[in-house]
Amino acid sequence: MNIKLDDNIPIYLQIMSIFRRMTASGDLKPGERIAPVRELAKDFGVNPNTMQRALSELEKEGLLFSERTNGRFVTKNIALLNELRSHEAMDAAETYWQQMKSLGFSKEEALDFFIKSAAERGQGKRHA
Amino acid sequence: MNIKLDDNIPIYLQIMSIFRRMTASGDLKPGERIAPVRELAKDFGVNPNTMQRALSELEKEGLLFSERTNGRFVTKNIALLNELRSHEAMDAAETYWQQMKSLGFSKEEALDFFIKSAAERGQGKRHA
Amino acid sequence: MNIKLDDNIPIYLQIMSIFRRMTASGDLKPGERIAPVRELAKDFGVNPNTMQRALSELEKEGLLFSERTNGRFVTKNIALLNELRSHEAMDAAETYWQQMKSLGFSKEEALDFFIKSAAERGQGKRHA
Amino acid sequence: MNIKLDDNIPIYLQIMSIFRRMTASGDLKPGERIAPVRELAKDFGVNPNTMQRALSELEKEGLLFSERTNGRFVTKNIALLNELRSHEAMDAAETYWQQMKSLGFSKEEALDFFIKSAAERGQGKRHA
DNA sequence: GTGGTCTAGACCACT
DNA sequence: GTGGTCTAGACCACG
Repeated sequence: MNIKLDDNIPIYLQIMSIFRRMTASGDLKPGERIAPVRELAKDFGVNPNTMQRALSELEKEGLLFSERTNGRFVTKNIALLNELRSHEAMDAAETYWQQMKSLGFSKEEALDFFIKSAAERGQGKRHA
Repeated sequence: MNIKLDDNIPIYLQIMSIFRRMTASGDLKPGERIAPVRELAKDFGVNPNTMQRALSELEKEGLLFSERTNGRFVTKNIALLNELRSHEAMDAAETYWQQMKSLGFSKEEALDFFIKSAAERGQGKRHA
Repeated sequence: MNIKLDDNIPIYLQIMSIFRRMTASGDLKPGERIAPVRELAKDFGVNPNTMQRALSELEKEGLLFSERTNGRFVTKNIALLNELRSHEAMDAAETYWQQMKSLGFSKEEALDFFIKSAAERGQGKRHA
Repeated sequence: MNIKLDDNIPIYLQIMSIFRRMTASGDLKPGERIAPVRELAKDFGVNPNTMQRALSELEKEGLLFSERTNGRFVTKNIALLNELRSHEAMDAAETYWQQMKSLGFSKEEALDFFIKSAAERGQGKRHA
């Protein structure tokens, strides 16, 4: 696993994001068993407690469930999985819209910026 | 000024947002002199230190400049103003697009989510 | 035997519950011989150690007794059976009453909540 | 504050219970500021991390909210407060009813046990 | 001084 | 060896 932990936002939140993405993209399949906490902690280069926190928060969200002495698994509830995905998407969309509004842009302008951004990213990279 | 300071996000960032929006919308015009820190602090009901920080970060961005004994002003550089606005917008758009991609959505789906979100917010509130 | 083992509460406790209920309801009669540990373990789909633990705890309670080379039996002491049942029931009732008091509810309100709860459960499910 | 931390159940859950009870009973009033984490930790004789966990979970429930550099407060949302109280009560009632069912008792018998228990507790103490 | 996050290292119950 | 909890002590951003 190649993992880069970034900047200012709490590690456990970043880890949660990564796992959400991995289920959304199918890298983690419903019902699949994930590696033990301690091992994941090593892989990510974080303290086991931090990993534990990330995973147990994901458990509260319903994305994972654990069998105490047996391991931790991705939920089999596909409906929930999709719901979570949509929820995340709505949140992102709303955040974007709020930001654009607070910059004084209209809905149409916000659309333009998005389209432009998606187009650029589709081809090359913007930043190093 | 009616201001509501919300919860968990740093006050100085919220204030910066407000100023950005005010220049974007024209409430603050290029070259206009803004009130002294202490007064603004009182208006916003925040600690002068907090207001000071917000303003000096906006100076770093170039949105404001100060003449030492004379006060603080909105930049006269309209090109810069627009550039800042666009830059923020592009960042927001890109962040949004990244999030959607990492959730496994296509550009079209991302557009749909945005449109839906903007429509809802136009009418009522989503969260309590 | 159709058995669903639920999530977060220790398996051996769940098994103990099941046996208690079976004696209370008459599915297991006083003096009746129960199946050997290994067989029960297979029936329940659990590790023999776990079954062993459940049964030996029930022995400590007096619900079961074993004759070393002969097998394991439900106690013939009906008085004891009833006493155990009542004891458990009183404990549960007391716990419930303590909780309601600590939430600031009266005896009557506690009754109402119980009645409502029992009624609901008679029909459908509350949780997913 | 006289606090007894009991047996086998996680400390942070016990602390959460105590706070829920204190709001339900009115010992903590809506909007009231509570002591800082470190101080509460000392009062309860637990590690600050443990107290932090308890409080932040209560925050997720909505019972508390925090202003990052200012302190932590009981929610002002009285409706929510009542809802939480009812929710707790329903949970307790349901648990009680489940236990009684698993012991093979009828609804009426469960009622009797409860009434008896509440009556006893109304006068003296059962245990030392 | 406030809440929040993190590491390090330990112990526990359960299988 | 699994998940879960806890302590001890540290550092950070914010006001």
